[in-house]
Amino acid sequence: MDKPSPTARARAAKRAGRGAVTLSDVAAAAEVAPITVSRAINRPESVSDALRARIRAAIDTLGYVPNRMAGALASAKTGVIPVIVPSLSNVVFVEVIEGIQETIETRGYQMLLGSTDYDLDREAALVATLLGWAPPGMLIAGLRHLPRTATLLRNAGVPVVEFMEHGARCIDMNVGLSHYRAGAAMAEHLLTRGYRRIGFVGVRVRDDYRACQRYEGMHRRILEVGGAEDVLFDYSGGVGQDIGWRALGDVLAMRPVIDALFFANDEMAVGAILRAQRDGIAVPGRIAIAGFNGLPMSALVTPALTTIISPRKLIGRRAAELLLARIAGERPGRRRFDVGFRLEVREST
Amino acid sequence: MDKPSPTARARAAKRAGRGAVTLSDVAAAAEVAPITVSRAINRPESVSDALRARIRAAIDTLGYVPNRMAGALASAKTGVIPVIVPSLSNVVFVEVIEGIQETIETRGYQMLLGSTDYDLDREAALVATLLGWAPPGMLIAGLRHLPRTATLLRNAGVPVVEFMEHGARCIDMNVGLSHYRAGAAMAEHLLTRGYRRIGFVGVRVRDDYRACQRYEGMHRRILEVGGAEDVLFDYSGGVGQDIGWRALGDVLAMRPVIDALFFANDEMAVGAILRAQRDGIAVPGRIAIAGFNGLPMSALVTPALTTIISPRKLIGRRAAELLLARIAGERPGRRRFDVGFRLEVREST
DNA sequence: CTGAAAGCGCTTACAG
DNA sequence: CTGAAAGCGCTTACAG
Repeated sequence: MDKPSPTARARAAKRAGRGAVTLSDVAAAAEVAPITVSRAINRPESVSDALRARIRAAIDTLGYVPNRMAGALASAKTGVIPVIVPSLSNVVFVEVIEGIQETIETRGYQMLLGSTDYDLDREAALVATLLGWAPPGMLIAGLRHLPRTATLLRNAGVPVVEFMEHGARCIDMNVGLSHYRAGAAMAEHLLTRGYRRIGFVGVRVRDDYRACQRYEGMHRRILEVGGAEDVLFDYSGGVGQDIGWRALGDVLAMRPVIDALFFANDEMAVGAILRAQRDGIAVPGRIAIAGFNGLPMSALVTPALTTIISPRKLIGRRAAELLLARIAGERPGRRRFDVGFRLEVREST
Repeated sequence: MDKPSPTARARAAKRAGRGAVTLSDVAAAAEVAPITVSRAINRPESVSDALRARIRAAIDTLGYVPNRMAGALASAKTGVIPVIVPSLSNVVFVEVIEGIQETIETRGYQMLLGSTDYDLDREAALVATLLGWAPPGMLIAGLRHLPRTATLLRNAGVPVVEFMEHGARCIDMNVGLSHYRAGAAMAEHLLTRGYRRIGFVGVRVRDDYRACQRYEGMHRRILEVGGAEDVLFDYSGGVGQDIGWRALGDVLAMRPVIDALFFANDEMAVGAILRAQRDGIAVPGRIAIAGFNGLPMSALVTPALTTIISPRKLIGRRAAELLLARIAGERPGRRRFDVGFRLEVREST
């Protein structure tokens, strides 16, 4: 079956230059017209049993692999959906991506993944490039893009889902949660618990729009309530746990008055807890620690981490479903979905 | 610049059906032949300044995005390199992918990502599909594939790099480390430290070939040295820290004689350490714990985790470089690279 | 430096 | 159920 004849192998060996086995080769071998081979592959029921068998045999013997590029060009159907995220190092995006992958794959689509590294210029370039594959739709993280990116996307004339955060204005469709409200909810919780000097710790918060919104939500809530204040600690380098580890040390040494820290994500928060364990600092006695995302790890550290759980897989799945529906020509009633979040109060606050 | 005329917009709006702005549209607008537009885009220096400017203007006005499919079909050059990994949930693969991404991107290639979920049948299907994009080369994790997968890959006639583990036999090229030797190194260390009943904890070890090799390396070394024994704990569900957390409890309850645990990865090992903290179990006093991979987190837990550091980014970069060199027609002297590993002895053993 | 012709490997309509 | 013709949007030679 998988053993092409020497000749076929020689042919196949030249693939990607010219000389790969083509539809016509199969047609010649099976003594039918090329279009019949095409049908036998794409709509087998439209071909007689006899021919279908002969064609299948020829395909196997020659080791024929259809050229999707040619197919896509001729039919104007790509089967590849671009997904653009700011980063792959962040588990959160990976989980969303998995949700997307699961969903589109069962419908026969392939994912073309691009990462912008939180750089809006790179994002614009990526969008332009990926649009060049004439995709049936596009999935892109976030609601904030350069004007030229938005223009490209709008003019592409294909459905677009912006996922991750929920907001009032989107290019086409939107699935996510309100990071502003999530920040406010955490502020509410910390204030209720009696904390009054609250630090927000992030990395490159200026670039990380969603973290920025969480900070603003928190900030606003603290102002509203009064009698408390916040500080923003914006680190410029490093990742995850290391930042949290460093941040706890910095804060205790330089801003000892601070009594609670809300980290931009669970990884940092866990880093801070690990540091506290190592140095024998009481959490939440001396200082409270909270995170964001609800990673499994957050429940396992001691003290268990108070955090906000975001439904990441759900975001991915729903974004993909919405897009596929529109690709299929449906007109979903709603184009914006708030998937919500859940404040999970544990031991660290 | 980014503001196409109403007409152009209407045209563009139909993209992905028929009716997108094409090379010919641009050519007509600029009053040149299509081929000149093609040159102005691909080899700008081969076109006079005057024409180049006119063409640029037309491109901007119309909002032209070249159809890469057509380009690829005509030139037999794809610019998309498929990368196949068993999982995206595992940070380790993500880091390798980042190394690949960084490398191929600067050379103008795009990554087409596929995940097999450790299923060899899915892998075969994925390889077939991705080969349909007539890629210039292929990157695939692991050395173990179904015969039909290997045949497809061999017959594709394009360079292939199998990355992750290093082994004697590969389809074409190989970059990775010897997991067998890594397992042996950890066994050596544990034995030297005086541990005699050693457990190896993994998830679906049968499917995770590399974890399996680490176990075998450990097992062999233990047999060679004598006077010690090992047990394999193979969990079937769950992920990362949760498994580690559960495993520690299970082992202490059911196999109290065990004095050291070597986990298939750092996440599980950290989960076990977190459990030990929570339950007040002395590590390494009561039981030693070791991991694999060298994730940042492993250095931050208390006690700090003994682990084996694998150079993941390096694997990605080198695999990509090797592939690109071959795509460029070079004949690298070596086709197999052992990137090695480093045993990092810390507090937990 | 610029262009007319042919073709990449498929599929869409249109016939029979 | 099967096929001959035309075309998808580009690029590769080959001319001038």
